[in-house]
Amino acid sequence: MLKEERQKYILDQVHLHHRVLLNDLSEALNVSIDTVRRDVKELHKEKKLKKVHGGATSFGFMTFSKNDGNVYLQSKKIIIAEKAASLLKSGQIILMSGGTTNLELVKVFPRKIELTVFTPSLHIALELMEFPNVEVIFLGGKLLHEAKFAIGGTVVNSLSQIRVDMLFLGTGYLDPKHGLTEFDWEVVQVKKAMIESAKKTVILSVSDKLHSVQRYQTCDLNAIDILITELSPIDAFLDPFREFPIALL
Amino acid sequence: MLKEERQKYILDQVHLHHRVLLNDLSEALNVSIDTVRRDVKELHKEKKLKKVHGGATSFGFMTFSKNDGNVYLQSKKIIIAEKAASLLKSGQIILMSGGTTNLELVKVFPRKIELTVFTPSLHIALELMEFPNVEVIFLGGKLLHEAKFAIGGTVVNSLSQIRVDMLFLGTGYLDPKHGLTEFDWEVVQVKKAMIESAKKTVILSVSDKLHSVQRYQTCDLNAIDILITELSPIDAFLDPFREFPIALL
DNA sequence: ACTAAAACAGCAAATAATTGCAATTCGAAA
DNA sequence: TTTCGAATTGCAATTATTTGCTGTTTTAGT
Repeated sequence: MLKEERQKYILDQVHLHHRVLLNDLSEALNVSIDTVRRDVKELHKEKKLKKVHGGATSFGFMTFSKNDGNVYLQSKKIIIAEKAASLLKSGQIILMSGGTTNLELVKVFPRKIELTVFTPSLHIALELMEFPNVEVIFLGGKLLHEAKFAIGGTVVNSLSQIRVDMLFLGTGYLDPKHGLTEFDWEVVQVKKAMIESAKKTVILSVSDKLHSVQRYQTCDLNAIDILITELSPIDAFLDPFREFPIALL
Repeated sequence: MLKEERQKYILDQVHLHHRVLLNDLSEALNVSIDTVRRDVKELHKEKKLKKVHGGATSFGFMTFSKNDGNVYLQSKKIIIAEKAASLLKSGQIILMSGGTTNLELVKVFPRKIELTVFTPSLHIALELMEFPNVEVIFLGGKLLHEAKFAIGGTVVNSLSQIRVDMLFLGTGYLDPKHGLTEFDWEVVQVKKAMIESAKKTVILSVSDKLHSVQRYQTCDLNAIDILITELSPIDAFLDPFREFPIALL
């Protein structure tokens, strides 16, 4: 493996997780810990990351910005958000799950057109409070501490009573064979109900999450109407998805 | 775990709750108290937080002295919060309205005892996400943009289906003659339902809001069980409230 | 002033970083 | 293709950090 590749991998890991351990890198890259150490030292000198005792962190790790400082991933999400925002039309009733990509979408919401948004996500709801033109209805229930997301019968029940124009699903992993998958079973239940309530289902996903599978299935690809990634719709990476009735955006 | 991660966690906690105890940090981070102490010492040197006996606080945190009559509003709210927190017992089911005083209460929530909290306030819910020992159920509904508070039939309806041990009402104006009053009619409806659902109603109010009246009445003073202010319970300012069956704290 | 809790200082074990050196790889010139 | 030299890599010995523990001193709240 080339040194360049190694260093790119290290940088990617740092950007993705904000911190890495030298031990993990050494194991993942199949090189001695000394080599990794030297790489990190070098990248530190080039100000590409911050070397710390036992590992490395991204710059901005110790700052308290809501966005995760991962420029690569972040910009992908913004591209996706812009595309998704173009689907919004005045008067629509929207349903939004949680996830950072959806949060990015909210940030680029139009300030002119009137919308109604249902959501079980604390973060989404809070962000939407900034928009006087958006009526926000929170789907209440027991909250998951990590995801800040309401789950359980109350949410599913509320969902069964509404019918929305469009659903933006922001998290989850997508695979041609296994469809949309999650690791939390409770969240899957809520998302299933969401899909039931929506006329159109839109998936927002960075390409990293394509061709990945998690434990529980939310739905198969036939249930999805529009798939938005940061890639151009003609990208070959998306080919396996073309055999389904999905609009690529 | 990296030292940097630990320190970031400490800083996050300090910024979120204004203050932290070394013991809590030590337990949460699974390191000895000495390590936490050293971390805090270091962060203190870097002026990232303020080290105090037994813990740390953020810099913006107003300290107050007992003999100094000029007490800041924030400090008043913290005094109230401490008193209110002393009422909490393990296993209780709590109902909390919104308001900055209630938010202050959440920040000093005990980290040991198990609680269940119902709330229609985004801020309260979000803050409670930090407490693994607290189960949080959000009372969903249409959200008020300013107050970040859920109102409407859904909330009232949900409230009619629950019975809680204690209600902490954090906002509103209190007057011996006119009782508890608000300026938002929708909020009044929710608070009325809250009082109905609670075995005990506790009002958290800075003294500034006593002897003040707003447009709509939530309840009269007979509905209130405990009134907590930053004042000593024997303060003459509270005398007019003594003719009601209210415990002053 | 007294007491319990917290802070501190010093020590030792564990872990990480650095340095020097030898073995290997890689690339350009003969 | 071969060969030389520079760069890269792994290893071992040394040095530096980090961390938990000890006993002692200091502090805060009665």
